[in-house]
Amino acid sequence: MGVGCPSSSDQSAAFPLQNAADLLSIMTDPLPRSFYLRDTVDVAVDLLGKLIVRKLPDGTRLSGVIVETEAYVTGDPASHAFRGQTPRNAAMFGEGGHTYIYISYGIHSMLNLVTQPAGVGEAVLIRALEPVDGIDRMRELRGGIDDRYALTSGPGKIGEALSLTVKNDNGLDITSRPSPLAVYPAPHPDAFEVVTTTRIGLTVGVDAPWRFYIKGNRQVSRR
DNA sequence: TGTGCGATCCACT
DNA sequence: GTGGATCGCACAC
Repeated sequence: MGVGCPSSSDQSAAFPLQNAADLLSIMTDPLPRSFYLRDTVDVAVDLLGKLIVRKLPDGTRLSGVIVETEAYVTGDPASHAFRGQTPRNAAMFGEGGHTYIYISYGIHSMLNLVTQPAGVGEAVLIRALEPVDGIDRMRELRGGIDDRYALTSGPGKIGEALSLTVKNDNGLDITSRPSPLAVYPAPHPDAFEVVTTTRIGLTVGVDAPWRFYIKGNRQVSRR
């Protein structure tokens, strides 16, 4: 499969944010802390369509639109916070507006955005992005794969494509502009439809409808 | 100190 | 559709 230009009839690549001019027009300020100090399910839904901007140490800017999320709340047996605070999940109990990154299956770095005030222990897992800036660099980081739609169509892939590690990126404040990772408002917040469904990749808590994605987006991960 | 497993991905059948 | 990779953490002993 090639790297061809999406045609206007290709609905799978229909997210409207497609060029640097669009990007620059919304580079105002990151979403404020108050955005994250709310109900976690509301934050998970409202994060859809928002832009994650990643600055690499060499100055390269990577970005992508959030197209799939999952909410992890207090009392959820699938949540890392379910058994209380430990050194591993401490960042999840931090104040909303920070990252919580952990290693899954020994190899994948998973990106979560912490919600609620400090001490609560809730977060939103970012499961899929639609790449916007730095696509060539993301390809390199993902081992040179050609398929654009496989770059960031899963939580482990996002960690690799954005070069996120527990050591360097856990507990980052994502509400400040100088941060290596920040989330910006969407330019066209009403240009998509949100689908609500059950979460995937779990062994417990499988029936809770806490997974959200943008309808029709090809980046959304599969069971 | 030891052991089992997981909010996954990919190659292979 | 299935199984291997791979390792930090939680929990048992």
